[in-house]
Amino acid sequence: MSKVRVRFAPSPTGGLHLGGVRTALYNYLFAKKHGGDFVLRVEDTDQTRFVEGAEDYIYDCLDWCRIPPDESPKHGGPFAPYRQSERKNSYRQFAEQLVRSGHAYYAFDTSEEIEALREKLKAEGNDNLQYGHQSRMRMRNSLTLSEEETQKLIAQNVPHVVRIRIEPGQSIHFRDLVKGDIEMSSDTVDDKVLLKADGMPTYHLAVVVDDHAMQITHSFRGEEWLPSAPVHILLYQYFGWKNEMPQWAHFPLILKPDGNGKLSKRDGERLGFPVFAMEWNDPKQGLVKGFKELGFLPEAFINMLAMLGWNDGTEKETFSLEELVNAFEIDRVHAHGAKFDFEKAKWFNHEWIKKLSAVELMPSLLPWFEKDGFEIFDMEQLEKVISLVKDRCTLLSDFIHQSAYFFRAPEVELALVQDKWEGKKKEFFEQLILAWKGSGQWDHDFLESSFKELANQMELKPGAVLAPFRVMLVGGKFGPGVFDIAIVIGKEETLSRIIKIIEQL
RNA sequence: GGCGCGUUGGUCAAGGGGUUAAGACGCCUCCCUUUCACGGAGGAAUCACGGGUUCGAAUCCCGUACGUGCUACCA
Repeated sequence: MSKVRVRFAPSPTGGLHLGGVRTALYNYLFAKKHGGDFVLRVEDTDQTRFVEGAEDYIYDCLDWCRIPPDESPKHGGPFAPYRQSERKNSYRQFAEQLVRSGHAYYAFDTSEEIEALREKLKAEGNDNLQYGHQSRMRMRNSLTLSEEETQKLIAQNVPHVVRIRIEPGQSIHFRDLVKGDIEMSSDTVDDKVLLKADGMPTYHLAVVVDDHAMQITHSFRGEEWLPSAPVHILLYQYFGWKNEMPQWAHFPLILKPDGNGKLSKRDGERLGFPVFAMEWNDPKQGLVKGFKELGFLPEAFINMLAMLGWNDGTEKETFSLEELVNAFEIDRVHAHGAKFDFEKAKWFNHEWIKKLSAVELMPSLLPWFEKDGFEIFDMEQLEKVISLVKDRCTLLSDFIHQSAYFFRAPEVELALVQDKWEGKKKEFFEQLILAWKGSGQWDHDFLESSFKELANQMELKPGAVLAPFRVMLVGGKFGPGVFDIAIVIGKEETLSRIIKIIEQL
């Protein structure tokens, strides 16, 4: 195993949510840091929950986040196919290999029979209600049935599964790159189903067989998998692949902001923030907006996600993808979960908007302007607008409100101008129009000095006329310096906006 | 219930025997700005609890509590 190969295996059953993207990101960072491959395998065994279009959606999300896989069903690679359903054939053979070596067995129990077993065990006062070493000899399987009977049932196509046979009394020890040394007893590990009645493998069989086949060197996933790690480790042993077992890492969970539990897809709607990277058409919830649609930059989204469970030990908080690849160390990934904080997420976006130049922001911004029907004919002007306004935008959507008045005259609420209005002020603006109209200059110094001089001449405080001037141009009390705005929208437009208002007063 | 993992301000966190226990988000105050932001200065707020070990514990050990995950022919 000369090269690092990590694989990310989302189940295409529901949108790619925060936890999923973060797992992908950490896998990607680790792979790239070590010059390895980032493999995407699609786990589509659960037919009933498979959602149409989900697989493409995952590619789109990863693309938007700039973490595209090197190998995948879409991009191919040396160990294709990467879609679990297309690998179906090999799983049965591996399961049967285990049966022959005595590490697995056929089980013919129906779900009702298993349910009855649990009831019985419970009634007997057992703590352990699992189908395992304590109970398997009471069930209908190839351990209790004779060889003949077993073969007969199989020949008759009686539905059956293959279960792993785990012997009690063993200590399973392994080193987790995030959690450290972990030791578990095989006593509490149940005889998990490896091959389902429909012939498809469960996750347990599939990860082990596929990871081995694909020469995966590092197996990273969410913490929810930690309790089943012993099954996977035992499987590597039973297959005789112990020396090729990947290194494990289990990432902490992303928790709900208001406590109680891991962040779920429903929390987004309930708490008013996105949980998906991109818009997702959920069969149950309908169309759910993602971070992208809410106005997040991919740079900020990735940055925020990376910091939710890892930091480099310095005070640095804003990282580009490239910087993340360089700085990422898996042993600095936290062992405990983090509550998601939408305010902090927005802060990251704000930081990235400030950090990126107007030109860099342009591609992400253009669709927003187009959507709102801005007529942008002058890219140079647009660039000026963006630089003037970007520091006051937290989300991309804020740019609409913050820059609309550059492209079309605002709707001015007269009351805002009329506040402390007097005839002298009207006179001021009339004179201002004349002065500016007759001048050939239109730069910041000229505008500011002529404006202030005139105010002083008329014994008005500049501030007293600056405020209404702003409202005339902007439509509200916000935005960059008024003279900067006037320069960008131009002389003609500036004068016309003033005239339009003072005529109404 | 059983088993696993975890626990530093409201949140994200640095820190791994001696620190005035960093920093960030959010909140508050002030400065800058005749707007709103940006920026700058400052403030309130923390080592879950109980026992050990030690001259000394946020740091090591043990318990407890709490949180969280798993306990499916889901992943």
